[in-house]
Amino acid sequence: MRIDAEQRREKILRIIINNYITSGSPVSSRSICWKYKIGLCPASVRNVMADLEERGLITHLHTSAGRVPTDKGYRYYVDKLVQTAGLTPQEQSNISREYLAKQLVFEEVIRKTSKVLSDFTHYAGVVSQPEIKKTCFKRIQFTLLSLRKVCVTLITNTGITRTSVVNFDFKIDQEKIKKIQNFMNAQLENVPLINIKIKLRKMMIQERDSFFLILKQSMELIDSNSLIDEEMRFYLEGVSNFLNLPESDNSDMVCFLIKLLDEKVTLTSLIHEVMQEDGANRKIRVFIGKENPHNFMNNCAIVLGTYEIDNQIIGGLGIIGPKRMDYGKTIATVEYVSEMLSEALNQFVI
Amino acid sequence: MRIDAEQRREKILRIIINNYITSGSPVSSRSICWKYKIGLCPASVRNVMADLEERGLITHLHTSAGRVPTDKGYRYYVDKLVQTAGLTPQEQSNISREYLAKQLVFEEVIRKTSKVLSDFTHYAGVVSQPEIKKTCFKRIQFTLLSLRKVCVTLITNTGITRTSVVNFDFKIDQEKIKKIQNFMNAQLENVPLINIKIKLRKMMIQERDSFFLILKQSMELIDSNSLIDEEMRFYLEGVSNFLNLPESDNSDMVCFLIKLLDEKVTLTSLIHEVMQEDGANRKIRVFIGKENPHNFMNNCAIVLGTYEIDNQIIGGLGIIGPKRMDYGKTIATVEYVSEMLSEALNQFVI
DNA sequence: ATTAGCACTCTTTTACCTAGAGTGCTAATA
DNA sequence: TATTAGCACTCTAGGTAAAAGAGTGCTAAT
Repeated sequence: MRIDAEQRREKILRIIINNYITSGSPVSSRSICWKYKIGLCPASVRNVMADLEERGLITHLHTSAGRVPTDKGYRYYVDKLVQTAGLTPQEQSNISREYLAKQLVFEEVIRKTSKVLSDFTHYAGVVSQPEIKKTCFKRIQFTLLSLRKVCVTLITNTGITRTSVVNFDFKIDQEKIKKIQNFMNAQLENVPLINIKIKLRKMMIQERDSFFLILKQSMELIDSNSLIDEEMRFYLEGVSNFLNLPESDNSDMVCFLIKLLDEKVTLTSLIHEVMQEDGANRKIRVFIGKENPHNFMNNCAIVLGTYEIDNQIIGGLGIIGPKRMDYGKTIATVEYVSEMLSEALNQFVI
Repeated sequence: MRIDAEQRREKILRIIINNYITSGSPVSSRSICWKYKIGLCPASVRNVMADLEERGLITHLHTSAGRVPTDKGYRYYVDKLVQTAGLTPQEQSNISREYLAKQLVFEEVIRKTSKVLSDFTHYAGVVSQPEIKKTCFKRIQFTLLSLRKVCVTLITNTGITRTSVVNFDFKIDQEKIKKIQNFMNAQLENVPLINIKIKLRKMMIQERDSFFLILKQSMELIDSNSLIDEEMRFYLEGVSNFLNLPESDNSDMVCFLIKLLDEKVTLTSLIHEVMQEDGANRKIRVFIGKENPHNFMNNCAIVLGTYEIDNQIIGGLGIIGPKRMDYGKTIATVEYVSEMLSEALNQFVI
């Protein structure tokens, strides 16, 4: 009997949430009895509903309104009830087709992924820039352009590159350039960029006599905000998907997303956390409403995963949508896209 | 007497528009007489208003509403009535301060400019990527990374660079790389990128025997979508400025801007047109409501200018705001920022 | 040429009513 | 004991009506 009651609760909770997810309007006891052939009358369903409400899984907006899932209800649903069917072969091939063409530029693959996520889920797709700090120094290339101008290209083991034209404070020549370039390449190959600062300091002290100045400025360059220390940015696409929804929370969502675009901090830190937690086993994480550690986006759900190059997690990706979303499909999509992206990026590994 | 009537019309039109710009609500004849000491009673003002309405400069929403400027009215205002006071020294220094620090990366300067525009006007700031096609080939640098992997860096006369890790279809060695690099640099220096395709074709035919294959792929590389043919993109910031406005057309604006973010085509082509028209004399252009050649943004005004490197116009910048904006200040700001940006970018010129 | 006065129009606000939806509770039922 | 039928209750949504307010347009007076 206990088990029966438990099963019945789960059954009805699933029906309520499934129903709400597709219809968007509160679910009444009667509609459940009409649409689904459960051997119960509305009054019995109401009893179960009252039960579920006491447990905090569903709620009322007012007395005469149907039931709506709470954040806790969604959580329960995502953890235990949702049927993670995975993607159909058709869907999989639709997605992987986007990654078949040979990509020439690293950033394009990342950017495209946000579009793919948004197109295939119809929510807003988001992909963080890869964290360059987690990669290793591979090669630096100085190209003399004029007396004081040098083009510097930094190449990492993952194929991420940074190029910049730099004005040096003093005159330089081809020979000097060559020397310092060879020296740095010899000394720094495979050093994680996160340690490069310390390593460069040491080099500077050791080589004080030979080419102190140029080393100093090279260090500043590599170490500067622009070449390594990039603030985490992300691509966000598909916000317009929300404009068409006839929902009420629509405008809230849009406001939130716009703020996100202007101040990228909040989402960035969330992605960071997912990346850190997500140790060996890459898993998709779902944040529903107020669940997330930061105090924003109470009206939406976020599905986040990570992507990796060379078995190293270097970025996050996912979607932002309404709480009432097709969790099963969405989670499967984010998971699959994260695999595709990781695979696509590995072609750049040196 | 004719002149007097004309002057009076202009005076009242200016008052109406100024008033509407600051208040956001329709302007009544009585409020004009109360707030401004014109020697006229409401009834007389109404006569003038009827006159202005007949000329299509202002309009009614309904019988008992005050007057509101039409697009034509705004146009008249911008062309003849607005007081282009320019920026105060204080404002100028506030803006130029943002450009004082030495910038290391080209793209950062561009991106920052959209932020500057949005911060100083409180509207949405937009800056197009520089058109790389309008620049000239300066140098290409191949760096051998492994048997088939090469890092290619393209450097233009403006300091814009493109870097990519490329997988070649065949084995290559340092010597080959060096050869082709020297060859290309010798042949292509100062060739406008827009002509590079043709030039490369010719080279390929001439050098068919020596290094046909590598030339072919290099050509594909340079000529490919990723390295040169970038679709015009733009940075858009400050959309959240519109969320705070208590206006009615607010939501329209936001919808429009979001669509803009997702499908960048429309604005891009508008910017292009401005860049083309804007021959020798760089001028700020204002598009009010339906004025712009494309059929969008009937509810906002766009103020667009251009920026240049080496006396060549290579990009556009401006703001998108409500039609009721402070045109004088905004135009002056866009003008000043466009100068600052052009100046800042010139430090990258080789 | 300007102004005062007034009728007219249209919007906005408020109040009120009704129909409908859905629940919670209680008593009856299997 | 678990389920159901029935009913009272609550709250929303939608519609109507009336009143208030804002502004104009017109006309007659200055």
